[in-house]
Amino acid sequence: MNKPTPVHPELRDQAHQTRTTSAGWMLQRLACMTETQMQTRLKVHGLKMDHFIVLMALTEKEGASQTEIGEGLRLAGYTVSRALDALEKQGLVERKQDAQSRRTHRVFLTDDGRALMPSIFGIIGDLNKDLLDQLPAEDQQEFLRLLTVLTQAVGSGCG
Amino acid sequence: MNKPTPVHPELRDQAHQTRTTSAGWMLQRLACMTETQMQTRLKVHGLKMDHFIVLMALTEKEGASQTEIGEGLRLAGYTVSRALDALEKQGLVERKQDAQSRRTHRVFLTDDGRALMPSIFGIIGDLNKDLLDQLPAEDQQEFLRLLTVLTQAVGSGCG
DNA sequence: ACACGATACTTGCAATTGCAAATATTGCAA
DNA sequence: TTGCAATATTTGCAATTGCAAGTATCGTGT
Repeated sequence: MNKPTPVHPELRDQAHQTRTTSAGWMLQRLACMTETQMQTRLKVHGLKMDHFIVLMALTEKEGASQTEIGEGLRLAGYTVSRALDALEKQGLVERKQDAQSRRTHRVFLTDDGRALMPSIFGIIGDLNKDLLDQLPAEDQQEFLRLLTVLTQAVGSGCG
Repeated sequence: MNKPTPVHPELRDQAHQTRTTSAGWMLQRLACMTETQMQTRLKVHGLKMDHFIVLMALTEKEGASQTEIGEGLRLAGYTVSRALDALEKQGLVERKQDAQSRRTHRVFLTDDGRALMPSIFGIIGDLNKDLLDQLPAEDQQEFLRLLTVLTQAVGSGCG
């Protein structure tokens, strides 16, 4: 006599099903957990997620303009602007005037910034290893392959 | 003669490698894109991500307390509290006093709330289909299997 | 040369979020 | 029974974020 409310088993089961077996939900969960771990590890170096992404972009193309840094990534212009403010204050990057255009900044890693990157790659390597090690060896390559196909298929946006 | 700055090819290549081939980065990108799509579709119904997650939790266990709703999910107590404020204002849920404890609220979907869920499941189904359809048919089950192994392995946290 | 729309970046302000304190209630122990 | 730590939820406030407007510069057409 402890079921006064009529429940709705079909809906309830569908919700449970969705939460435990849908690709999107699982994807969210995995991404959230790896992001949390990344944030924790980055905090040791005084960095936030956005800052880290900007550093990665700059490592890949030193001397990029702020627009170029944000391009194709999930970062709005003002996010890049404010991330650079912080990174400059930490002495990890520097803005220089573009030779051709006075409204464009060319951004470079400082020596300190470059010196920091190996530790960051170390963190990424560790976390990727931790993640993949949850899969049996024979599945790891397969998972990477599927992720690659998907990320290439979904096109640009969100970094 | 257009390379005045000595660059660092090893770091640059490592950054590129990381951005394009690491599991974590690809995971982030996929999750971000599906989340963005979800947000867009939810906005049609006047819902935000948190609200949707709370509705899912309530569908799975009607009459849950606010603490129970947040439990195991990525939602802090105050997030649940404020999400319920909004959902109650929209008439989708209602807080009732618990019979045993005056400090606990039991939360229920209203008829309107229940009526909304099928469309939401429709959205989730669509998006999951869109995602999986980026993979050849023979890989779709495999991807789901790997995701399932991983989400179960990483344990609780983040929903 | 000058006007005007486009581009690159920055910033004010409002909305959102997270932490930490407040409120209300409970259970347990002295 | 009384006081005190624990639990459940709410809320004030500070930090963060996003939008939209602001500043500066550029390029193009006249």
